[in-house]
Amino acid sequence: MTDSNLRTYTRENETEEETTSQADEREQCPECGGRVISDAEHAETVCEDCGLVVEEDEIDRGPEWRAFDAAEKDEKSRVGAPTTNMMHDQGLSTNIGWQDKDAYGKSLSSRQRQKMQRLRTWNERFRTRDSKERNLKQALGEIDRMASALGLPENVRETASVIYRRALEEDLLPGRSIEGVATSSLYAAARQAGTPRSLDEISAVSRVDKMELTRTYRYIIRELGLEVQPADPENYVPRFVSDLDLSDETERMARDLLDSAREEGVHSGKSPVGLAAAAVYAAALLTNEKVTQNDVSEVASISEVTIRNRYKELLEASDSAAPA
DNA sequence: ATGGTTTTTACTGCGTC
DNA sequence: GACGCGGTAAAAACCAT
Repeated sequence: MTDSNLRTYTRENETEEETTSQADEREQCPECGGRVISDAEHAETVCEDCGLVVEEDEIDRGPEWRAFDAAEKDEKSRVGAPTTNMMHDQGLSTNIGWQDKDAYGKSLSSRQRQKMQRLRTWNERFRTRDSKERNLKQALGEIDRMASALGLPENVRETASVIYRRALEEDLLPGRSIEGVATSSLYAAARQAGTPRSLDEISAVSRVDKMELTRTYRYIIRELGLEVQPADPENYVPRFVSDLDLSDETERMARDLLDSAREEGVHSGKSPVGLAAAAVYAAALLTNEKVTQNDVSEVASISEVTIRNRYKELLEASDSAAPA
């Protein structure tokens, strides 16, 4: 059991950092007051004396798989910060702390402090050394800003970062703005993650206009060979529903509408956003909740006319599919 | 560039509160 | 009278060719 060492190591670290009250509860067996030990292999914490299982089904924070030799152990253990594509160096470069403390937490002498200050300066210069790195750094900041403005989750930012990184690798940047490519990456990532934002929404928070965005987006998709299937209208539904404070019932209804519409072949060629907006409106009508076409058109940034046209088709389709 | 399709803009009439 | 809604025609935008 070579990896049991690792487990106890991480465990000890954790308990040290935990607040005292929690640690105390774990240390003693509630039955006999004896010492408890954690048995990581069975994901249990048991009392050494009476054998009572204090806690079970714990999360194993140890290495992912069994390791058969030292090299594998290095590879598979979960020690170290996770790498992330959201930082331009994937979080792998050296960071020099800002608190002038040594490894034991003692303050540094003023000579040492000056030295560390110089090191910090240089380290920072090296980290963002060449143009590509600086480029990336700016783009990722931009992606992050837009993603939070649009309320997109972290995994989308990750994907966007990966896409941008690839675009950079393939020398797709020259002749295109960093902004444009960053925005396109985010747009593509959002769609791939099934949480699409419309071009309108994206360009609202981006510094590039819609035309440039669509141009670069197409280019990126083509050059990178990214598979982005047409957005599914259903993906827009939850957001519209919550923006309009409608019920779950309505949301379910809207999905049903879209499903039967798909079977009738109404979808093809129509804008997914329009379809989604219409479905939400129609569903609200059917569940007797009050929303105006105008309300829906605003949150969906689609014209009322389109909603009207679509929702008629939607209702027709659902009638012929499942006559109620 | 062009033609076909979809979306938008703008306007009008109808019914209701 | 304001508002929500439905319809229409013409303009604009979009897409594949």
